[in-house]
Amino acid sequence: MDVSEQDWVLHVDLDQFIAAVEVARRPELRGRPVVVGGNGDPTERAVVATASYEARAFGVHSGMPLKVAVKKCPDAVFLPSDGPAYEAVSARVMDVLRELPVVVEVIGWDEAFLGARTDDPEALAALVRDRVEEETGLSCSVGIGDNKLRAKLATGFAKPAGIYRLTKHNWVEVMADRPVAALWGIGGRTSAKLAELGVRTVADLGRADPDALALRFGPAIGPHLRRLGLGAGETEVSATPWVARSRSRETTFQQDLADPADVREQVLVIARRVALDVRAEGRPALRVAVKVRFVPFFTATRSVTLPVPTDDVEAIERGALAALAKFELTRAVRLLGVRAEFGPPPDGS
DNA sequence: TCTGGGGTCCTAGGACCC
DNA sequence: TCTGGGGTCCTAGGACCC
Repeated sequence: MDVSEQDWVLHVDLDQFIAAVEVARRPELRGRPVVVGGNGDPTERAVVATASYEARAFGVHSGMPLKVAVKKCPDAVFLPSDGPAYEAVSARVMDVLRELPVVVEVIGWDEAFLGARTDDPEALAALVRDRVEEETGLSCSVGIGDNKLRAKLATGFAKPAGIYRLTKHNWVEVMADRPVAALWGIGGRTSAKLAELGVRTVADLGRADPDALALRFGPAIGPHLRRLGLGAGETEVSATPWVARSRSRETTFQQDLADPADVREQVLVIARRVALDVRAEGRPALRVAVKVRFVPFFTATRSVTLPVPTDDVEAIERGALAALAKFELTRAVRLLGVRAEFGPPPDGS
């Protein structure tokens, strides 16, 4: 389908995806509070990946430490996060979507944009929802928009298992009085800085002074924020597969590493895994970065440009050690990470 | 209460070169 | 002796998202 013929952007988001996959393969868990994260041991250093709606009723949410979740909901079932299982189910869902008369742009395990030409977007959205349910047993919500931003935000109003349309026609009515943090791409930090400028609502942002925003947020982000406030966004949906910019691995240790020799050893272990990921990617790495989270919770990154682009395991290990050597290891370490960066993707994809 | 893992893009300062 | 402006690369950090 030609991109210029896409009238509508739909955003599909699976409801409580990870918890739903777990319940689907353990039907006895249906209706119970389920919390997925880490190794499924709520005494470990780990956070909630997804909580079922039953667990959310106890105040448990994504990103919450498991130690906190178990206090809020001691009767919840705690399960380990099983990435490969979620990836397999996600791939099935995306295949179902690709059978429909739409362009599918995957943007995460549990969500995708669909570009479509139709006179009846609600009927298409219902078809999407019904097909996903029939083929996978999973519930999803569908946002309808005249661009990606509005479709994405619409899904939030559709959940769970609903359909909602947000376009330029109801943007002001629906969004104007909401706080700027309701927008996709504005978090707590930006919303606090905007408040200093007297910008609190979506309507405020839409009429904010572009020069003042550029001065405060920079030449690209400043003007972009104002466009967010007006509900403007990309309209092109592309099925071109994503080309990764980087590959990384990181580990939070259950016991802090106090000995620098242990730190170097663990960086090598992680670097080796990243190097294998780089080889699997089939493109050479240009830079290697090492991330260190010191006790109690201070994080810093050091990086090096490799002498030549490479996918050689030993060269990537050497790069990681060179980046690590830029740190002064005077405090105990709770997390180590290694990231390999590729060059820009070949020709605009 | 104690804070995961895997990503993306932008900003800004300094180095260096012409 | 003091001086410009522009461009690119490198590096670290900030912010956000799922």
